[in-house]
Amino acid sequence: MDNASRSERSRKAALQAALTIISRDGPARLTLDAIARESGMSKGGLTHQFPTKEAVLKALLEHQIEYFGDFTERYLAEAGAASAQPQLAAQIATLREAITQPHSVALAILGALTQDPSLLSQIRAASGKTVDAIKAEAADPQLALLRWAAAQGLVLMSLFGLNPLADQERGQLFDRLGDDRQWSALAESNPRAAEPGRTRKVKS
Amino acid sequence: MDNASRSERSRKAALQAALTIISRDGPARLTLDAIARESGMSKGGLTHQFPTKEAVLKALLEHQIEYFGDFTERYLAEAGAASAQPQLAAQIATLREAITQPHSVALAILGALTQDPSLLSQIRAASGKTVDAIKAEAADPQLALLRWAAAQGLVLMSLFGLNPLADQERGQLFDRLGDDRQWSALAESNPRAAEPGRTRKVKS
DNA sequence: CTATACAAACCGACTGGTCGGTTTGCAAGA
DNA sequence: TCTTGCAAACCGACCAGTCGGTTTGTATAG
Repeated sequence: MDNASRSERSRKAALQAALTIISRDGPARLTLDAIARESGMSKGGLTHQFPTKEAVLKALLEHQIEYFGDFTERYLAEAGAASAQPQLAAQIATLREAITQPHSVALAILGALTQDPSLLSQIRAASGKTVDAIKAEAADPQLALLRWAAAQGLVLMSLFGLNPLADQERGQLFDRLGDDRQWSALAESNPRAAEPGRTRKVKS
Repeated sequence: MDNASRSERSRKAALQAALTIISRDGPARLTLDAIARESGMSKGGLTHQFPTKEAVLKALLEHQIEYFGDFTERYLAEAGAASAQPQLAAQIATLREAITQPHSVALAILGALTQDPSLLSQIRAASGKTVDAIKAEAADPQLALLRWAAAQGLVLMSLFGLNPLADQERGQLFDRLGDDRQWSALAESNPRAAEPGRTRKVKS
């Protein structure tokens, strides 16, 4: 087999094995030996592809970020024009997708978090950009951010096993979150709620 | 000193040390040795009070649940009558409090999660009850749940280091989340959005 | 086409160190 | 004296990362 193909096959196998282990045994059991065992490769071969465990987690995160980034772009291209706030709609749709996936994202996040919290700076940077995009297109930026935060809350609660909501109920909540008409009344009747001087109750 | 007092003092010291370690070094560095070192007691003394590490985490979780449970009750007693939806207002206020605390709750959650995800069933049960309470008092249960989910999202993102929002901006969002008047227009203009047959877009 | 030389992928044993938990000893309260 | 709280040494399991050596692919010269 081709050398490049061998490498890529091994790397893919290692990352898939890592996701399997995290979802099946929890992030605490994600060890280099476990990845080697699960993927069928040797530990030496594994460390040849990923010199440290941190490198494995980094690759895992990048893979997930790329996957959902593509999903967002595809949504914007296909259904973007249908909404007055395409960025917000795309983010809500992407978050909804993340919940149906076999919990891969936040499981990777969780694994990364326990190993090295600094890895999360990638995620923070990415979500910072989406926040800017959402605010830029919104007539009522606060309301848009709150809809986004609600979607994040539903996803994070589910992924961390904290969610007491049934799948159907969560689906209905996502439906409503993504439906611009449901919120237009608020944005129109309270447009200046987003401006300063109105909601300045922050202490000190 | 009295024996019982000595025990309690040691247990408190151990839990406080655990919180210090989690917030300063991350949950991965929460070890029995580290707790013993941080609290000034010996490892033997520590394991005398908490036979296993899981027992430490369990006590940590219970301590936090109790703390925020008290906070919620106090809020209901003091400011409950001021809102049309006191349970929701209390939950939002409590979540806001959790964010200002030195990240204790979810840090404990995080520690527990990496060690033993089954411990989280306590949290899930507790939040199930609050969800029921919020739905029961709301004219528009979906909207109430979404406001609650948004607060959860803001808190979880902050605690896991994913939040790109500044403190001030988050504070304004919480202000608006907790202000019933900001949402009444929506609840009144779209009351039947909470009923079935309107938002049934859930696949299969 | 074959031989040679080098590079990349891979293997598995080993090392230094950490962690959860146990055992032993001792001092103070009951 | 007998129990309780605590200290310190200790144990076995586990883990990330290393290392010497092997196998497989690749390029070049004859």
